[in-house]
Amino acid sequence: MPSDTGSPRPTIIDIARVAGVSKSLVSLALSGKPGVSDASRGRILKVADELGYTSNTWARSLVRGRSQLIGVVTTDVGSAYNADVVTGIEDEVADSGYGVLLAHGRRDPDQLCIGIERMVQLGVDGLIVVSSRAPRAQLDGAARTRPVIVVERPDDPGDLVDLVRNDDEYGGRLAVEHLVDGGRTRIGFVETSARAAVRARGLAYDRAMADLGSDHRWRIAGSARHDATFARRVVDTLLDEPPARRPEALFVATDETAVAILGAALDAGLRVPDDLALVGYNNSALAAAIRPTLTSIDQPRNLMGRLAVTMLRERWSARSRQRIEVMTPHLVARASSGR
Amino acid sequence: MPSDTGSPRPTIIDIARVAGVSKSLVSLALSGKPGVSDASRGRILKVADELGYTSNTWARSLVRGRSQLIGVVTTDVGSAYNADVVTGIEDEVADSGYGVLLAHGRRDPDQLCIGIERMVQLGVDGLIVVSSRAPRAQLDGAARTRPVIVVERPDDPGDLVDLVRNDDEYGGRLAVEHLVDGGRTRIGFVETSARAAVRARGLAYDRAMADLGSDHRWRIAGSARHDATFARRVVDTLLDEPPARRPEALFVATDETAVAILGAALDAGLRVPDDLALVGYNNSALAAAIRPTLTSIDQPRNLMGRLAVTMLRERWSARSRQRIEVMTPHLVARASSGR
DNA sequence: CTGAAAGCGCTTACAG
DNA sequence: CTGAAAGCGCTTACAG
Repeated sequence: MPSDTGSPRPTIIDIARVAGVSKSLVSLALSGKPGVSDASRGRILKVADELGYTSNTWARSLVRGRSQLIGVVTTDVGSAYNADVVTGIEDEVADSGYGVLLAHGRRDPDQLCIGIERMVQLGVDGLIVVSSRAPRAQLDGAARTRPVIVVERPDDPGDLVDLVRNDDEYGGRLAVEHLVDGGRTRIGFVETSARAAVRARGLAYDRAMADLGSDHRWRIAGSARHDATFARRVVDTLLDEPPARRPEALFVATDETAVAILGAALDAGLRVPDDLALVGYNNSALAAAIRPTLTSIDQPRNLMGRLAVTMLRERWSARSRQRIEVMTPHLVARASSGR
Repeated sequence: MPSDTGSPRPTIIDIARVAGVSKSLVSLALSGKPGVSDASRGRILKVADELGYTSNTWARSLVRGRSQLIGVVTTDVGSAYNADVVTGIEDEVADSGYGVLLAHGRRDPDQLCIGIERMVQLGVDGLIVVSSRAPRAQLDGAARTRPVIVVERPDDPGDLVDLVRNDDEYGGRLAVEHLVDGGRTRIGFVETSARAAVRARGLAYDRAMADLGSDHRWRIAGSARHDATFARRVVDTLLDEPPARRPEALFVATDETAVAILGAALDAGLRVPDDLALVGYNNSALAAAIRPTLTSIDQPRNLMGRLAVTMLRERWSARSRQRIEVMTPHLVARASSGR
């Protein structure tokens, strides 16, 4: 049990006693409501300040029935991608009287459930889930008692939660067309997971290739979280192809894996982009840090975070119909796909 | 104002009514206390389950005076470095009945203060600050009413908060000795900020060079968060040196900057490690992802997170004397410092 | 083994 | 403009 250190936290009653008024008057003065004389208000605020008073969140939330808290559950603390979304959320929330609290999903549906559960227990007024991996049942459960916005593309979103996601179909097309514009014809796709977003990027690859009249297809799949082994396998498989079929460019569904493949390609003596051009997805900080720098598809992440907060507000005020917002990504050209 | 959706959340009173017992009995049964017959307990638990009851955190915390929550304020959601510490904290907390809640410091003392303040308001039972940038006054303020552990090396820790940090002096020495072992004699130091940890690494550089009988010194300082400009300046400055004074190796106080310098060096046509060897600090995910791979000093981050929780427990049970734990880092040799 | 009562710190009608 | 009272949902002594 936590030990009580120092003097006990002052309450409204302490302020009332020192200021010589009733406790309801203190409450009114503190929350800036009318019905308090200027003299009383001034004295009360002064005493509160001197005593170092801070309102007891538990009691306030209990009686008001809401917490003024927005819960954010992220796939992964430690991914710069999520950090941008979180920052957008915080930017939009700033100075609104609401606070933002985070839970860590650890790329694991179970942990995501625990995080969502914790936020629900805590009584957050709104929940933003920055992950595609949270199970539908859990999302729906939380959404029954408060608005839930998912910033990502879940496999099965249902119709209770709102969505903010990027247009993977468009982004995938951008990647392929960019490579074609650079004169590449044999283009492959690396599918880094079975998530809906990644599948959509693969579909876009197929369609773009078809639209461009190419019948070349090359694809390889693997679960590739930080996986140097998978990257090596991609490069080995590629090198085993007869030159006429060997891809001269790869569209990789995720920057992390694109970077790993870039490393494996360099290790194998390939020149990037001359022997192998690469385009990733997400425009992570990595993309500009490595050499050659990595061409990637950028999502407006900060904006997506901000929009999630806006959608929360809409739900609080009136909206009850589901809203799904699809944002347009753009391509950031760098050395890995140059000529 | 959040709208009330669906049926209101069931309370203890609802359970009591359905199960046909008093509400105190329900409370006892739910918290697993003795004094409840097996028959009653079974019935109560069954009803609670059917009603989908979850205990109201606000009310429970209010009456018990504690929240069973551990607050974690991090410098930066999005830094893999912090993520490892956070994961260690969660690993250690798992299944203890406590929950972990995060706040985002955004590398900004003001934001860190807001985060700490939010956790205090929320009434967390213990606070772990994964940052060196939180102002002492704020830490002390929080520490007066609950234990506070800082996982990092603040400039002015005071004597109220506990500390878990790595041995920068030892780590710095490891870096320099490794470069000397590789046959380098002209070694420079890149100071990436004025933080205590970075200064200590610089001091270690000076001492190690002195101990090794070298009177060569080269150092350059700059605030270098993601700063490609600073990295270019480092390389330019280095190339301006006459060959006899030009460093053939750099110990860079942070991986992020080391990676940026590696990029700038390659851009300038330098060969790494032949023309310039590099050693970073923190062994971030980047270090193994780039080419050439980056030699770096690794801190036991998961362990540091776990230890922070242990120290929280000590404070809760008995300890009142400050504890400062200094962990030993080790060097991970990679290509950037090879021969 | 069980039930009635008090109280955690706050907000909100309601009377003066 | 101000004060006494009720109640948010829970836990914890205290009687039976």
